[in-house]
Amino acid sequence: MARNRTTADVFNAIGDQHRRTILDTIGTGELAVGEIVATVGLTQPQVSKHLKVLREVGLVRCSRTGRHRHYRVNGAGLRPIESWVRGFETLWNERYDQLDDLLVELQQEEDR
Amino acid sequence: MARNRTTADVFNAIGDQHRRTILDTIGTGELAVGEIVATVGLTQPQVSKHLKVLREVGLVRCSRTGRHRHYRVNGAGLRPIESWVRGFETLWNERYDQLDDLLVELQQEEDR
DNA sequence: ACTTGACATTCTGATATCGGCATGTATTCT
DNA sequence: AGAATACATGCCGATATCAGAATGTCAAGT
Repeated sequence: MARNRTTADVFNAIGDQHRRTILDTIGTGELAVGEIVATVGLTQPQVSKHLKVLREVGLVRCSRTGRHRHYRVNGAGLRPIESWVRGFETLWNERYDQLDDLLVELQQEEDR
Repeated sequence: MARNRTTADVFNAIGDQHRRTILDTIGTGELAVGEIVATVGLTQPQVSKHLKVLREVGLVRCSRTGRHRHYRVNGAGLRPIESWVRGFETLWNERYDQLDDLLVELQQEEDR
């Protein structure tokens, strides 16, 4: 067997830097493809194809008005990622506690 | 030009289902490679290589004891993802009415 | 109807990525 | 020292994935 399919999966969709840039560009608003192209500096087909991937995994929604298509981010699509990452939250909280301890120690070191 | 490099990037590292499984398996504890292999049902070289990727992006740390190597998750490595996703948080909070989205997500989660 | 504008899609080629297998390396045990 | 154990690495082949260029589609303006 060879490599696994990775597209059509939310986790992989945001694995691509360009797709993240596109999502960041759209942000909380709504943008036409042309506007995205102008902003991110990719070719139009490139943007269209990335948008297709994002659409298929449910990370963006599209609405047509005339010959424009406006894309908006579907925040709910990011929930699986957020909840998965959250599962490890305690791990970095513990780290922060340790960092706090360290800072306190350094402070005490200074005070002496 | 062809496709971009995607490995050596935290976002891509978790794009792979197997790597996520490995991280889930290690969880908040510490496991030797052999234990991971036994749990996830992948071959040993496969696991070792995925662990290498995870090491390179800083998502796991390794410590040697005898001929065993124990891996633990470095939660801090997930922070970039968490904070990026958080940037869209307002989007899903406002759209709790769209139950469809959630259902679609769950379906996708199941299909994998 | 013809043209223009805004995107989507298709085809192609390059290559990164993954899995499988074999081999290398270091450590412990006898 | 030799064997066994626990991993890591290297090589290879299959293919998914991306970028680029050309083309297709569909609505709007003239």
